[in-house]
Amino acid sequence: MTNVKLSKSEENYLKSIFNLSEFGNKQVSTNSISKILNIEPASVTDMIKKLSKKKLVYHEKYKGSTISKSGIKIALQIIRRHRLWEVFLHDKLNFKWDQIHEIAEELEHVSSEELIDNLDKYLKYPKIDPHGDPIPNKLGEIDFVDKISISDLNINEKGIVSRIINEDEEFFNLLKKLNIEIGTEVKIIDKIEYDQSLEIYIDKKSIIISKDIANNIKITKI
Amino acid sequence: MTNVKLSKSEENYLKSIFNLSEFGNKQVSTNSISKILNIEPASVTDMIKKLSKKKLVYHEKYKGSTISKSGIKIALQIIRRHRLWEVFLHDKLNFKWDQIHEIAEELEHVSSEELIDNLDKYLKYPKIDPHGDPIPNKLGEIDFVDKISISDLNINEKGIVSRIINEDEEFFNLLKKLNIEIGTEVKIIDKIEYDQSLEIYIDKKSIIISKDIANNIKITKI
DNA sequence: ATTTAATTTTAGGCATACCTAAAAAATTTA
DNA sequence: TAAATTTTTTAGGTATGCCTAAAATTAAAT
Repeated sequence: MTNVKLSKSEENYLKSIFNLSEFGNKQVSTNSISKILNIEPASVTDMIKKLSKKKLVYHEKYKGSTISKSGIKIALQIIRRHRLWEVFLHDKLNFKWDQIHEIAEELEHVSSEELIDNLDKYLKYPKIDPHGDPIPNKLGEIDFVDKISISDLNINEKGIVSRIINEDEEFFNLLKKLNIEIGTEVKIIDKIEYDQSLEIYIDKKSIIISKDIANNIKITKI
Repeated sequence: MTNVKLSKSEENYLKSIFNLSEFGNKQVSTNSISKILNIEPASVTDMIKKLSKKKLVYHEKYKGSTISKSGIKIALQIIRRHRLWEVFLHDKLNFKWDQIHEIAEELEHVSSEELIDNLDKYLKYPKIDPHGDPIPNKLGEIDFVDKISISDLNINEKGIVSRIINEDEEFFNLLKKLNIEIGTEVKIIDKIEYDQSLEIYIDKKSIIISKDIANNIKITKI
């Protein structure tokens, strides 16, 4: 077991690389990591070297980085911590949907396995976080749910809102006004070809949402 | 307002200096800080200079350091965070009394005022932590309670256990065996002069505790 | 197939927060 | 009070994690 404690920075890199890698299947460019973390490419190269030495990523010069098995394992634990804290902040401390990410970003680096396991139990082993993202269990396993965009539904089909892509406060407020949140049931009434906006039935009312809004709302078909 | 975010290190120094200063009234030596934080004296001098520049402590060369008003204010907030997390860990996540300190030591550096205020509310504004230490409120105010050692009671007087000084696991297990915890009512039956041990009445039984044990248990007289 | 542009890496620097060794000052002891 | 001891500071060094500028490589455009 390579059980040396990682620094906050190393953890953030690993999480970002994992997120960019589509579950470890894609090579990740130095530039893309740089953009996500807001750190200069030269610094990213430095850190990649460090993570390579620890066998958490493999790196081909000038080509890109691939996250290793053990890297994925650690990334999933960080994501688990992040999402469990988000559930806590939202469900117990009554934080709004758009405030939790930033605080969880800090809490996720407090590394006590027992803390996270007890928190998990306390929250009754939640499967998804308040954004609708799945929470890995202690072993790093994730319950995959078919998530499609709301625009993928056909007329008269129904779905449950399960994920909001855009996490900006502005978008959050818009959804609030439209009475859309995780768990809301929606039904497609009409698809307007002209601008690909959708007429949907929500909360006993029918409303029209633009293509852009629709793309930012993932659902589970029912 | 000097509201620049402090580093984890700076926070730890400030907290230690405050704890050594007896509420800001005593000058603190470089050596004592060094011992508490397990950091070499030379490094302590470095950090003291940094904190001096920020006017969080005043420093007289070769004499010692005094914590400033704003330093005290910050230290109290860190202590507030620490103790609120301890309550959470103990009461909600079912951690044992002797496990919470270490984890709270990490959590206390997550600096979101809103997080702490919401946590405070969620825990119903507790006044003491699981060790019996008082929790400063949002303004840094502390409810002082008369705390005396159990050995200060006279025969037939009663008190409520309100603070355990020794935080070692060994001592914790001993108290558990004796059925002593924060909130336990004790009554002095006899004071044995020979070795200054005490015969006390606890949980409907009378037991004898040594002078050393007694000194590690603070109570509030009733 | 070159030239141009974008990406990535190397090289050298900087701040933080530690360290050791040695000098300076204060304190204790004889 | 002078010598010995302890405490504190200074000086110089190290690892981490970032930076900028310039060189190396790869990709895109003409």
